[in-house]
Amino acid sequence: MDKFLSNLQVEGDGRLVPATEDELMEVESLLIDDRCGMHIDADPGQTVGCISNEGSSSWMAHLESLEGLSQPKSKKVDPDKLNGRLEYIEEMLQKVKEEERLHIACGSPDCSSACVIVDSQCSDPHDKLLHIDEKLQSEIPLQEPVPSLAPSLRQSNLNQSGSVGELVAGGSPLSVTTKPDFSILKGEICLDNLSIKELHETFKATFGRETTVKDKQWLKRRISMGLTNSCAASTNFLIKDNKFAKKGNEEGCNGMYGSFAKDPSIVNQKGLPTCLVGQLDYHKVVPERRLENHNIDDYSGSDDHKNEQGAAKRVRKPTKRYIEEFSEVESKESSGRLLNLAKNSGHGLISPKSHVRLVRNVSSGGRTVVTRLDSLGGSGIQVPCVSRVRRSRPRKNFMALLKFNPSGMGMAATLVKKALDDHSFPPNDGNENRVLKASSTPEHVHHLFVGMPEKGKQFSVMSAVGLGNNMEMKMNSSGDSDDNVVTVPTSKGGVRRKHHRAWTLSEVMKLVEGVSRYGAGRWSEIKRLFFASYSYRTSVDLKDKWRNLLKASFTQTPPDTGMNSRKNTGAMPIPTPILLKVRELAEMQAQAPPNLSSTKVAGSTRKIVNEKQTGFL
DNA sequence: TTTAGGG
DNA sequence: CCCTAAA
Repeated sequence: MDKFLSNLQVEGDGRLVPATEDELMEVESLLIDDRCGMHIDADPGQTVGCISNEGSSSWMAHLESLEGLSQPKSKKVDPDKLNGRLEYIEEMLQKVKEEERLHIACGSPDCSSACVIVDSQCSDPHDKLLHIDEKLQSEIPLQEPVPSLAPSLRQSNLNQSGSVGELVAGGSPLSVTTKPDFSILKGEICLDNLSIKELHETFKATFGRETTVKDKQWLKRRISMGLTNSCAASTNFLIKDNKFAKKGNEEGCNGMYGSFAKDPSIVNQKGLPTCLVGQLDYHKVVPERRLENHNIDDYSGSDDHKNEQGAAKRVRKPTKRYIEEFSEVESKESSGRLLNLAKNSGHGLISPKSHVRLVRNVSSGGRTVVTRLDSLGGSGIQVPCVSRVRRSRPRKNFMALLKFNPSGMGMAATLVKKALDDHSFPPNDGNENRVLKASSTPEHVHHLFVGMPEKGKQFSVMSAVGLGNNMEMKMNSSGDSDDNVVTVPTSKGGVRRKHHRAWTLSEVMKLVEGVSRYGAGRWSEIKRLFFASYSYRTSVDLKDKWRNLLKASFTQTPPDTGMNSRKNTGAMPIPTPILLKVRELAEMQAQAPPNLSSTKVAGSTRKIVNEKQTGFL
């Protein structure tokens, strides 16, 4: 699914074109920033994206603005254009579906389940979309909840009216916490079909208090939000806009968000569609007190009826609320409960301590949730985003890689290697990483060690490194042959590689391992066996790198030359353990500079090594 | 072609 | 990384 976005980009004319990842980022921010638009869930496993609105005006307005037709007072939109969009959306869905199929076909763990929910409010002939979604869902296999850190886009949909559908990300079910009384919410409940009275009951069941609000829309929305907020994140309820359906465990969604907001009918005092408010200078609109009050009221959940009544009629600042909910759930989700809602400052009606920080990072369970202060239309709204660990394509098969190594030692090294990959190393382009929840993996490492006594010493270093880390292992795709080595013609007629590919720790460790096994000098062998998939690493490169490693290991490590602890060059700092290992190997193979220790042993060691290592150096 | 070593 | 001598 994530591939979908990462590979496609929407051209102005609606075509889908390949996009680079950087472009993807931009697109994502754009989408996120767009108040009328969608939030894109960049977190693979568990988060939730949400978009929604109950009507069409915002979306339409969005379209209009996109097409340069923005007319604040008008809610009309050219049906043709809308249809065009719809077609496009359908096309996207098809693509997504295909992607999904592909993922499934190749057994990629990447296809985490995702559900897409379409705004059901408008019973339109375009049920196709919905069907696609359902099909899509049903095609998603029940997979192990292997959370990937890959950016993952849950898709979004539009119904005919143009309202943006909701996004729901699937993930592993969470423990159920307290939730409201759902006794009256058996099975599937479509809020749309409920009368005001029923809605009131539902409201009561949801919030534990009564309301006198007569506005159906408002009630539905409130209930949606309430349910979403309090329990959906930990239950198996699927929320289709105003419709709650119980879902199977496997498909349990971590969290869902009811429509948060832009009621089409709601217009602010200036008569502008809500959406457009955001597109204009927001500051000019916000100061109006009632607007702000409303937001607070709406969020507090304990406002009085008068306010409630009025609230439905006033403008809402959607994103903020949504963001807060998002953050809240996000927090609960990962570490129980922490942090209060960071309310937007600017209206003194919230408790002072609640808006101390506008930007915060919540790190929990190895996952980092970052919220950034985003200038959505200048409103200073907090937008959740997820730190990206991986920006490239997903990896392929993990086991394949492991099998690749001739010995257990190799495996261990490989594992550790991957663990280290995450740290302070540039993402290797050709070496896509897929993160694997590794809490369980260390055992494997140990395991591997059992069978290889002699080499144990060498690799204990590496294992230590690996175990020390939070063990987020990554795997190398078995074939990264896809890297087109970009070369640039040099003035002298030759060609030279354009980009120096930074050595990944992963690669370094491969190299080290290779040298340890075959001895320094047999670069082509090492190349063939350890870097088969790295088309851009030549044997000469390996040699050069090794040379550098040697230098590094012997200069910096033992005596700690003047500027010891890493001159924080953006360059990758080679972890000491690896350096130690390099040095060890070097000494063993008599590559050590004569001046430094080991000179005495050099001769004999070398001989031994040579004999042991197929006898040639 | 592959290694080794200098640039 | 590149270039090249030497094997």
